[in-house]
Amino acid sequence: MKKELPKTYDPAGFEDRIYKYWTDGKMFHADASSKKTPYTIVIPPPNITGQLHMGHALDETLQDILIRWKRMCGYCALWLPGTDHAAIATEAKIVEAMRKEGITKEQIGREAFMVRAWEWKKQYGGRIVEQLKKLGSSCDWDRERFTMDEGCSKAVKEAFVNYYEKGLIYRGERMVNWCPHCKTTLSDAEVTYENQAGFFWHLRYPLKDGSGYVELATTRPETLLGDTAVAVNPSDDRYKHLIGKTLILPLVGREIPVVADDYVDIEFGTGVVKITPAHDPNDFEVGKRHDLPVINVMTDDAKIVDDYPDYAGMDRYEARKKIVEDLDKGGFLVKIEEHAHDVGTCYRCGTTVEPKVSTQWFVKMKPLAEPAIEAVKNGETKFVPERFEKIYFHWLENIRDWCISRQIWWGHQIPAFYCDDCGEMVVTKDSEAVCPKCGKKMRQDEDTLDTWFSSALWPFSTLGWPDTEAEDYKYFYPTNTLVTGYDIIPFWVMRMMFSGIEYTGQVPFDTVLIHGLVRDSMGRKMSKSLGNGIDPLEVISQYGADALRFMLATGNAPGNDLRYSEEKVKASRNFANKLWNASRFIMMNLPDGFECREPSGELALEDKWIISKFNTLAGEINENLENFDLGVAVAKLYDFIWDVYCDWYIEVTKPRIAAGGETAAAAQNVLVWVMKGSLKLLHPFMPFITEEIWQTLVDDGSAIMLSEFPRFDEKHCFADEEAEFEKIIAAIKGIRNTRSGMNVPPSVKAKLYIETVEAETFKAGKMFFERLASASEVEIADKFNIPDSVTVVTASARIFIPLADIIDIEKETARLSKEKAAAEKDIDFLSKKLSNEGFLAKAPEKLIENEREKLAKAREKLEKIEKSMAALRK
RNA sequence: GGGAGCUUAGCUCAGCUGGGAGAGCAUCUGCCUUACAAGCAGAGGGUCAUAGGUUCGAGCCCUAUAGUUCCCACCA
Repeated sequence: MKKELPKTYDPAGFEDRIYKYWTDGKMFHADASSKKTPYTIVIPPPNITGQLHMGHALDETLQDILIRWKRMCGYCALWLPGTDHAAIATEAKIVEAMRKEGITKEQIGREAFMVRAWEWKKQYGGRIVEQLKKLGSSCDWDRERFTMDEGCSKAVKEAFVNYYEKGLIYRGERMVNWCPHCKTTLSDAEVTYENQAGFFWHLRYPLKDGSGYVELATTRPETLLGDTAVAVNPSDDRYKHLIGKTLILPLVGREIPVVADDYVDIEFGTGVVKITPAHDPNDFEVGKRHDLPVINVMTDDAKIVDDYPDYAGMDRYEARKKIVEDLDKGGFLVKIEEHAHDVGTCYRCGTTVEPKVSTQWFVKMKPLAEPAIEAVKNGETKFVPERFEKIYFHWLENIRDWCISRQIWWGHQIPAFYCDDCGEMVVTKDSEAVCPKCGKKMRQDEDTLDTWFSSALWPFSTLGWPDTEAEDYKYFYPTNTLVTGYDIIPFWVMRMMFSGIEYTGQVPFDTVLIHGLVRDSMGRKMSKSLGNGIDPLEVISQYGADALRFMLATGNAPGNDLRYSEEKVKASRNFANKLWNASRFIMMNLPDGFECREPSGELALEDKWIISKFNTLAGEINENLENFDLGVAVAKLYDFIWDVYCDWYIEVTKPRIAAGGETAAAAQNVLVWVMKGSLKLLHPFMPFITEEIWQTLVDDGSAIMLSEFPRFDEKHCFADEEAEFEKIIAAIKGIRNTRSGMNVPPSVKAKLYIETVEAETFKAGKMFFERLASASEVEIADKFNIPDSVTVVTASARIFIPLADIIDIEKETARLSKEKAAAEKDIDFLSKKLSNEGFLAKAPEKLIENEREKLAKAREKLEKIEKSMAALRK
């Protein structure tokens, strides 16, 4: 029975089946006891709450391409999957779900909340994992991890305690970013600044001695309640006399001093700044310098505190309105100007961040940043493309201490314990602690850690660290390639770098491959609020995962954003379809019991041509992948499979297959051999279709995903034959071109007289002219004289086509003139180049030789054209 | 205020260490040539943003300019 593929390419019909075939066969599993060289990628763990979006699809596709390629190259390839607990994002979702039930987390308490959260994780956490599988991701699912699983939690404690003991983690009262909606602190990286239209309220604060007013401007009048000074620049002559005087704070009546501080910009605004140490990072610093009181006027959800009865309980914006009104009534408002300025917002919920003074845990960054900078400077880790190193350096060079405590419950609880009696604090890996001073049971810090604290350890915590003797850790660490978007560099890449260096003494990966964002067809960022997001799963169900993957890998250079468009997916699907049908064609002609052998012995010219082309391709694909030029590799595969293999080689084998016998068998062997190689080269990009075809075509129980990736092989180089066959292609193209120009349909056959000195070459290609150039008969000689014919001129031949009935002398003359002009232009260009002394002196020898050959060919061609024109005139 | 990217065919984008400008889609012209109309064979279409510079030679390297996008930054 002949093996057959279904007539139409229907990815939905086999992708799931193929994926099951791989996982049933444990083919993604990496064996740590292997003698092979390891190649490791850890997945950027998607949020447990998340749904697969195009950004993931791109990220996973790139990783899967690399992992599959390396696996086929003989490495022990581990792609370690997992998910992130996404502290704030997840907690927000759970709280929201509870709100719909009418309960708050405070009502049920911490323990009950955590039970709910884990249940929630169990219910939704698997969703994104299943979605990753739809893409074809060849992750080692036996090693799937979660940032809050036992091993990762152990690593977190170990890291925290270690940092603490080294003095790299400390607890202190600082100005932090506070999200009033999420009710937690945020790190600097988690604050996004956006330009908002706002106002400049010009106010005047009266002097206590009644001698007048000081005018100042503010964008946040509501913080006036917490003002504890007004500052001017010490060298500002306008205000020198005010320094040291006392003002009466409007509405509040508090007496506040005028202080001098260089922070004040003389040029900006009125040159006078109100100082609110509790609600502005700069004011906090000024406050410290002048020993000013810090008066907090807002609650955790940004409402005015009870100390100000007129505004107590009001939201900050409500209070702003009321305060401005009251200021106006009291005659303190001078004017209102429009003023756009940057406002910090929470990157999770978009709420305007409130600067707030609070006691938190911090990681001291300077000592950690230095070796991390050094490791990239000296090339231990490199970024692809290189320019992203600048972002990395910029962050690390300007970094401030990292606030790691969060006022939420879902996460790693900080391993610090307090004694309520004596105030003693202990930091320990133990889950309980007893006060070393008074022997009482201690209370654990309520806060949890920034979600990125655990992700920072991901490349080694997932491999067994802190157990440095763990088999996986010893074998797979450090990992090789980290693939992520440029937006994640400050959050994650940077933190993995300094954590890795600090704890393992090694950089966690040697290469960071950066990709861009997937945008919509109009170039906008895909977002929920715009509703322009495309669901990858829908695309997969309509066009197949292979088409989506191929589209994401095509026409994109590392680090660049990429626009999604359905047309591109369709083009990719069409390519898959092309491959499908080409495979069908090969198989339908295969004799029973066919076995593909390595091509050797007597090979036809065209066989050597395709083998040689394929060989070159294999070399280039490896090179491109080595350099992370996935987009270039994928384009070459597309061109080779479609334009070279399908459009030429398959067509050229048809007459041989029709002829049957030995020539057919030889052709079929090469057809299959090159197809098998092409499928392998394509497999990392389009895993499903290549495996499906392989299973049908090869059918020996092997999996293409475990086959050996083709590489360049000297014995498959046939440069001369390649060049010779290209001459036949050029002739066929010339004939087609000419016929098409005269609107001769393929059904009109004509005899061909090929005038050439390379008779052997053209004889070898004789039957192709019949098949591919509508020839009824072909004659080859070194000289012909065929009147009333059209002539096609190539560098190696002059072909007469007697098309007496349809020849239009005028048209043909025009066509030849055009060709003549083109040839003359070539000659002109080349001879100028070759008479340029500078060129001859400095250009590489090989290039000059090349140009000389080109010139000679162009001259031959011109001569032939002129002959043809002369013949036509008769 | 710093920094980075981008500007190439009508559209979306490639173009590796500098050697006569490419693809897909769209357009136009022929074709059901028994793997594929999700296809085949052709065609048209570009002063590679602008101005200088380096070089025998520049889409690619350097400088400036313009437009555009993004990142960072405490100007109240």
